[in-house]
Amino acid sequence: MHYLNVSVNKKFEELKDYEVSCLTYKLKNLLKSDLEKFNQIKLYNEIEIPLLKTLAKMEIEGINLDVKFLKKLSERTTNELEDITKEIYELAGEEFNISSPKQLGEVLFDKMKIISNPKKTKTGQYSTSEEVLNELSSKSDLVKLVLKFRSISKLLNTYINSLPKQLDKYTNRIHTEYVQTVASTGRLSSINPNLQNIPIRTNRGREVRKAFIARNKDYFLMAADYSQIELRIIASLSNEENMINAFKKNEDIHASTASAVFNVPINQVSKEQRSNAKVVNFGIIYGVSAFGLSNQTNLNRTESKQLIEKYFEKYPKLKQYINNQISFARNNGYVETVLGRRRYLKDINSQNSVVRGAAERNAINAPVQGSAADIIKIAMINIQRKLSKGNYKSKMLLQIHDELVFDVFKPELNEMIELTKNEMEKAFEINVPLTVDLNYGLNWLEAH
DNA sequence: GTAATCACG
DNA sequence: ACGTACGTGATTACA
Repeated sequence: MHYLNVSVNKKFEELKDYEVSCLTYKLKNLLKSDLEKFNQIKLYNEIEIPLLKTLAKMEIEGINLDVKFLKKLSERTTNELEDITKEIYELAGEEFNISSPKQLGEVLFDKMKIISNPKKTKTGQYSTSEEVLNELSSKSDLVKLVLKFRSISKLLNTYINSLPKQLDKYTNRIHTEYVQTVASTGRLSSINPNLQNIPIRTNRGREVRKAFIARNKDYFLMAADYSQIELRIIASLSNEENMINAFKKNEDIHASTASAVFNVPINQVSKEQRSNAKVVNFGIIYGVSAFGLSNQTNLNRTESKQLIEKYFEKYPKLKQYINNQISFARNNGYVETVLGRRRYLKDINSQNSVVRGAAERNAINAPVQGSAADIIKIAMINIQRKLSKGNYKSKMLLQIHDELVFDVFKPELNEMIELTKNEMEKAFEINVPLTVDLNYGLNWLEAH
């Protein structure tokens, strides 16, 4: 939030001044992109401009960070990283820069020759990506250690040591900046710092989430996220009744899909079947291919192909919708979301099948991802209006694509739960119910 | 400045 | 026969 420092001084009561400079700054940014859009005036006036003020308030509000906790975590983690570094040097028989993919590749594949035919990147370097290393880790302790080194140094450099440095010197809180103009689907992005990629998938990463805490002892941190919003949207857009009914019955959607494609009762779906069905459901949103599917599962390409065929047999309208989207894009040069947000696809009629294929996947994905973005934007605008009007002490702080995070003043808790859930679920009506999971606690991890 | 890698939805 | 999952941002190394 650099404009905060440039524009005014320290007093937080001068919120109005902050707001003005914030709006001006962002408006410029937005107008520029408006020129590139066409026939998007309604969207601009009814969504993006009102959202501007909502985002400004969130940015100015910021979020509290537990610096003491991060400091302790940093000490522990740094020690661990040093130990691992020594072990790696010992196994490698030399010291080198483990953070250099080039040097690491030379150690693993030239010196130690742990595999005969190493994968290369497009520039001809050895690939040492997580995916490659994971396959080699079973036969090499060195590779195992490198993977551990990578994950720890990522957490340390990007989050644990970096976030405390980005506390605002006047508010002592973390103020991200939301950008409305970079994501081609209509999503927001978050920068300086990015608070939309705070770790959650690993136990070690989850520690970082604990550092995001409520304003003070009178507050909880509350998180509300849409359940399966993208899948619900594509079910609705395609009018695929088999999927719509599963959502209406509030079934576990991946189990329901598995039950359909593997022909077993839903309560007898195996873990593996559910997991494979989940991958296809995700794949559908991205624009499936047998290759992509086999990459993500233990299935080979033939099995993947059969699974996709079976899937479309059970969800025929989905198949039809995908074909319709592609032909709409071919005829019109763009696709659009539920609010008419367009994504132009200049490569949709390309002679090059690789380039065209990518555009076709965009034609499927953009309306889905973009409609989800539209819907949460409506919810945010409406929630902010209610919070302002009602003079709530509770504040909306963060948006993470399908999730909103709040500082909730404890006496307002019940009211806030109701208000948030309600505004999110009724933000925009589609052919399936939208449901929101909501939790609260002392920190962001507890709020999940 | 670009490439590689990896954090998230 | 060929090459492929969608959307982002930050950090590090290296030319």
